Order: sequence, then C-alpha cells, then structure tokens
Amino acid sequence: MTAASRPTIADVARAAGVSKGLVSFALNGRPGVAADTRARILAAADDLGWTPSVRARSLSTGRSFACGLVIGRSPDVIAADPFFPSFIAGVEDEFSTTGQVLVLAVAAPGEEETEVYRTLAAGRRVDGVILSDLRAADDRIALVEELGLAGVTLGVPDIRSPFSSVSIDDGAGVRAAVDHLVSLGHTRLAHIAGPSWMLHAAHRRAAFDDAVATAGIDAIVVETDFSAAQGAAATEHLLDLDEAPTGIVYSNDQMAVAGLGVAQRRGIPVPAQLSLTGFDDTDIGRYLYPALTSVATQARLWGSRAARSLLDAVAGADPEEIALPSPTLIVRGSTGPAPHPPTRGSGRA
Amino acid sequence: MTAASRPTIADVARAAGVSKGLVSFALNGRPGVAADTRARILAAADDLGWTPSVRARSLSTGRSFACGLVIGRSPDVIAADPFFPSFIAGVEDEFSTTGQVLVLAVAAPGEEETEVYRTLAAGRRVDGVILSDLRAADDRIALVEELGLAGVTLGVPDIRSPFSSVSIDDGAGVRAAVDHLVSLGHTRLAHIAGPSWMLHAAHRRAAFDDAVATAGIDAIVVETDFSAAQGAAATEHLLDLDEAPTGIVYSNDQMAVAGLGVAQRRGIPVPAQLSLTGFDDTDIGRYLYPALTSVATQARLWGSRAARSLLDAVAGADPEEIALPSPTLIVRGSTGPAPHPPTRGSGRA
DNA sequence: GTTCTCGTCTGAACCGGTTTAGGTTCGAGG
DNA sequence: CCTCGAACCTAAACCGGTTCAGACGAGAAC
Repeated sequence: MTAASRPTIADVARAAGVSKGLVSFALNGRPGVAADTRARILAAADDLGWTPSVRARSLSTGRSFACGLVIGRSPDVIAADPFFPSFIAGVEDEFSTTGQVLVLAVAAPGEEETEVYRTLAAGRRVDGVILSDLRAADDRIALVEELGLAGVTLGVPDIRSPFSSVSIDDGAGVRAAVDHLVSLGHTRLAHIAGPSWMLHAAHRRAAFDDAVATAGIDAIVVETDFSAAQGAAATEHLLDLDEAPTGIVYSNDQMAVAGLGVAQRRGIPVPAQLSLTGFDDTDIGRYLYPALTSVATQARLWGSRAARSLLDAVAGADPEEIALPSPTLIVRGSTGPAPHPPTRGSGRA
Repeated sequence: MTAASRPTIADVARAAGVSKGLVSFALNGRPGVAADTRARILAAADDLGWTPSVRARSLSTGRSFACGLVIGRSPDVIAADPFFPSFIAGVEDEFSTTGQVLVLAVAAPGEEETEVYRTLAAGRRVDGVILSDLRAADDRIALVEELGLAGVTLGVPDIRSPFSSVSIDDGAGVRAAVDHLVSLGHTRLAHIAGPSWMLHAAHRRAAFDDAVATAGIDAIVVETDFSAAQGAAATEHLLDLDEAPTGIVYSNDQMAVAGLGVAQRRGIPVPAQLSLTGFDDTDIGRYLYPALTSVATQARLWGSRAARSLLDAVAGADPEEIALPSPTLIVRGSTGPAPHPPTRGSGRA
C-alpha cells in the first residue's frame, strides 16, 4: 500500500517462479539458462519495471561503475579554458552508453589534490581516474597506482607509467603556427608558453624552439601560468623589447586574447605590425577583431577516447598508447605578412 | 602475504575484541558505547588503517553520498561559459568537507537530458540533483520529484516546486548596467538577450525592459541563444538600424566580446560611439581593449550555497528560498559617455 | 539397466556496512 | 537480600545484488 519500494531481484524471481541466482544469470545474459526460462525472467523484470541497484551491484562486484576526473587547477584558470567542457562532453559520449558515471572534483595541485585522490580511492568511489594536465615527473601516476586505481593519462608521461595514454601532438600545432608565420616573412618570433612543469606546455615550447631553429630565425620565449593576466604581462614585456617580435605564438587562446588587447591598447595594428596565434581554437577567438588564428584540437574526441581507454583498463586490458589526429592550424585575421622592417641602415619602403 | 585487502569493520571488531555492531556505533559517534571501549575501537580502526566502504554504507543506508549536476546545454555553449567551472568549484567547497561527491553529466535539453535524470535515479546513483539554467515551466522539476530525488533549483521557478532555491538577482545587475549607461547620457539602448525560455535570460530581459521604461528611453531587444555567433549577428543587426543604439547591454560576456569584435570590424570606436556591457565578468573581458564593463556574479558562492541547501534537503530539511547578494556592475573601458548625436536637424557639435 | 554427462536450476554464502531485538552486568532502591 | 532499570554489548537480520557448490532430471553411452 504505502509507496511500493522499487522491485528487487527477489521480486522478479518470485514473479518468474525461479531463484534469485538464476534471475541474476538471466539478466546478465550468462549461459546456463534455458531460453524460455530466460524469456520468462526478462518479461517478469520488464513487467515489474525492475532496474538494477548500482549500489548493491557495486558491493558485490567490487566495482563502482564510476570514474573520476580531478581537475588540478585553480578555478580562475579553469574558468576561461574551454577545454574541459568539451572534453567532458566527450567522456560522457562514452560513459553514458556503458552505464558509467563521471565523478568530477576540482582541486589546486598539491596537498589538497592528493587528498582528493586518496579520498576517492579510500571510499572506493571510482574504478579509475583520468589524469589531465600531465606534469613533469608527475607524482600522481605513482599515487594512483599505489591506490590501486585504474588510470589513463592525457599525453605520454615523461616517466614510467603503468597506464594507457591518449595523446595529441601539440607540437605539430605549434610547428604549423611557426611555419605559417615564417612563410609570411616573419623573422623575429616569440612564444608565450605555459608553465614548464606542465608537460603539454613544455612540449609546445620544445616544438617552438625546434621550429624556429629549423627556420633559422630569432626567437624568444616567455613562461607564464597560462592565465590571461600573465599572458598580457608577457606581451607587454615582449613589446617593450628593443627588437620586439613581429609574431607571437601563444600557448593558449586566452593569453592570445589578452595579448591582442595589449597590442590594441598600445595602438599596434594587428596583423599589420604584429601577428598573433592562439592555441585551442576557442569559439570566442573567431569573433574577435581581428579573428584569432589558432590551433584547433579535438577535445571532445580526446574525451571519448580517454574514457574508452580507461574503461578498457578497468576491465583489465593491457595499457596502450593512443595518438589522436594532429591538431590543425586555423588561419584567421590575426596573422599577416611581416611588416616591412624600419630597420636601421636599410631604408627600404 | 598476498595483497592484504583493505580492512573491514569485522577486522576492526576482532582487533578491538568487540562485535561488528558496536564498532559501527563507535565509529559513527553514537551513544551507548563506553568511553574506553570507544577509544579502543577507534585506536584499532586507526591502527588497521580502516576506512569505510562507501559502497557498503550506501547499500545499507539507502543513500548514495553523491549528488548530480546535469548541464543541459550543448557543449559549444558551455565551453565559453565560465560560470560552471566556478560554480562547480563552489559545490566542491561544500561537498569535499562532507564526503559527498559530485556526479557530472552533460546533455542537450530534451529527450537525452530526461534520460540522464532517469538513469541517475534508476541506479540510485545520486541522492539529489542541482537544477541549473532553470527554464520556463521547467518539466525537470516534476521529473525529479517523481523520481524521488532531492533537488535544489538555481533561481526561483515560475511554477510550484517542492525544492529549495538559491537565487541571485540578475535583474539588479541589468538595472545597474542600464542605469550606468543612462547616467552617461545614453538615450538609445539595446539588450541582446538569451533565449526567453531560460528563466534567468527572461529575468534579465524583464529587468532591462523595466529599467529603460523607468528611465523613459528608447530601447530594443534582440533574442539569441547565448552563443557568440548569435551575439555577433544580433549586434550586426542593431548596428544596421537607422537609429542604431549607442549602448548595448548583453546578457552574457561571450556575446559582448563578439559584439565588440563586430564594432571594431566596422570601425566603430568603443566606447566613443558605442558602449557595451557584458554579464558574468569573465576573466577575459578584463584583458580586452577596451576592457569590458560587466556584471559580476558570485558563481562560486552560488555553488557552495546550492550544495549546502541540497545536502540539507537530502537530510530531510524543509525547502527554503535563499537569496544571494546582488551582483555588482564592474565598470571598465567599454562604456563611456553617449556620443554627441549627429542627428538630422540639430547640428550641435 | 546402470552410469556418466550435460544442461538447468536451487540454496546459501558473500560483499561491508547499519540497525534492532535482546542478553549481561552492575548499582541503586526497597 | 531481592528487584529493577540503565548502561553496555552481542548476535543476527538486512540492504540487493553476484557467485559457487551441488541437486536434479534427462538423454547418451556402455
């Protein structure tokens, strides 16, 4: 009479006239159940509107059917980064079809972050975790291994790792940006990099160094924390230089946007006097004036691949290294031919 | 020898020389346990490094110790919106101290979204959900109630709701923006609104209508889907008008940024000929040129309050209506005095 | 006809907690 | 000295699934 609580497997068993155990077998599609009995059980379950209790299943199988993503950044830096929403959408693409659930946590790197992993593992709330923003000699890898969780890293770690990795070749994007600028005649370039302890920031920087060396041109690199504030500051610094660069390759879009703001404030025409490229191909970059030339990564695809790889790992598959298609440079208005240099001595127009 | 699996409450009981039940009582700080026994049990638990299994606890208590947030937007629109990361950080502030966990899902409104709620409830994976981006006659309210989940709405619903709400007075922010522009002498304003089926977009629009009516000035409203693309298109439309507005109040920052791009592309000086205000006070807005005048909401605070309210509801508290501090207008360079009108007839400088 | 095997199904243990009914012990009150 | 109640504790049921040892029956092999 009172709120009939949801049917359990025992109710289904009673309705079908079989034992609990057999119901479990039938519902999980395991062999050893006569075809007609199976049909009868499924019909009974359907009739009663039975639905498995993940809680009970978790307890008896020892799996959580949930995976975690701990975003190790300060909220300010995340806020402006379009990567995670797209990435998470990709993860969902995969999880939703397999009954998994995504547990999200936000914690600044350090103590607090470690604590989050420990808590997640202690309560056995997740079966595995996605390690994003891989760091140099990332101690989370050993931590997650020690905690007995499955894992997948976004990018190939620089240390031994028992986990699968899913990577995108950031370097190709940066090289494309540099080549683009070089082909436009730029000879003094700069790179505004992310923090070198972040592996992908380091990769982008290395690719930049490599590309400019190959092209045989001058270059300077400034390191930042990826924030708009430091992106702006770094740009100011570069523009104050005696021989200011004529092209700046930013390690993310939000710094590029801030850099564009700095240039405009100084009255430096973009791209006539200064070309800028971003990284991530944020939607907003497309609507700025001039629109931002940027490197487009496929965050959503990355998310779904990482999710799948993690589920494979939870299921006991061997680690694998997955490489995603290289990012592509989207050329827009913020890059253009190098300005005619008003260099001393050579007074050419 | 072999991987000693984690200690259970039975191990603790054995070590302390008491029964399982008493251990449970002691660990949960319930009365009826002698002080020294309690101490002995706690010491034993500590010794063994015991940690509760949330799975087992879930099964026996019927609670999940997890809450859900289903973001009902298309990934593109989320990506550029800084609200959720900050909001989620706030939710975490509250959850992390109480051992709760946040389950995040992303689904475009409609079928798919409903399915996500049903799935979450069917598996009893969450105890409650946060309903964000409240809609007109939001059917999620009845759905969540029917599913037997606790809930909290972000904003006061326009229909009967059994849930607590946590709201911020968007209208105050929009009014502040309008008043600011009016005080600068603007007499033709426009509002680029979000979709009217989103309650907060509707509120902002209503506040705009109200504020311009009070000021007794001309105004026009264009509705969009909150995306940068439509923000840009709406701006183009307004600037094409015979009597183009001299001030535009955008319903979010990303449209304002796109609008600024449009103005710059047309060579319309901002703020000399056109003033713009955003909403959300995105970090990026601060670094544009000119920097964006915007309405700052406290997303993180909102998150922690909503989380707390939801936990109260899960614990059985009566619904409450919480009002957050009004947002404040942050004035920056994108707004300025109204241009001297080169109107026909009155040739005043 | 007996034995073996296979497929089908049952019953019970188990996962790791919580909760409740009831049993001891002890001191106070009569 | 006996009775009674409070304080403390135990044992067992319970949450809702999974899993495994073994019961049972039927057909095949001998």
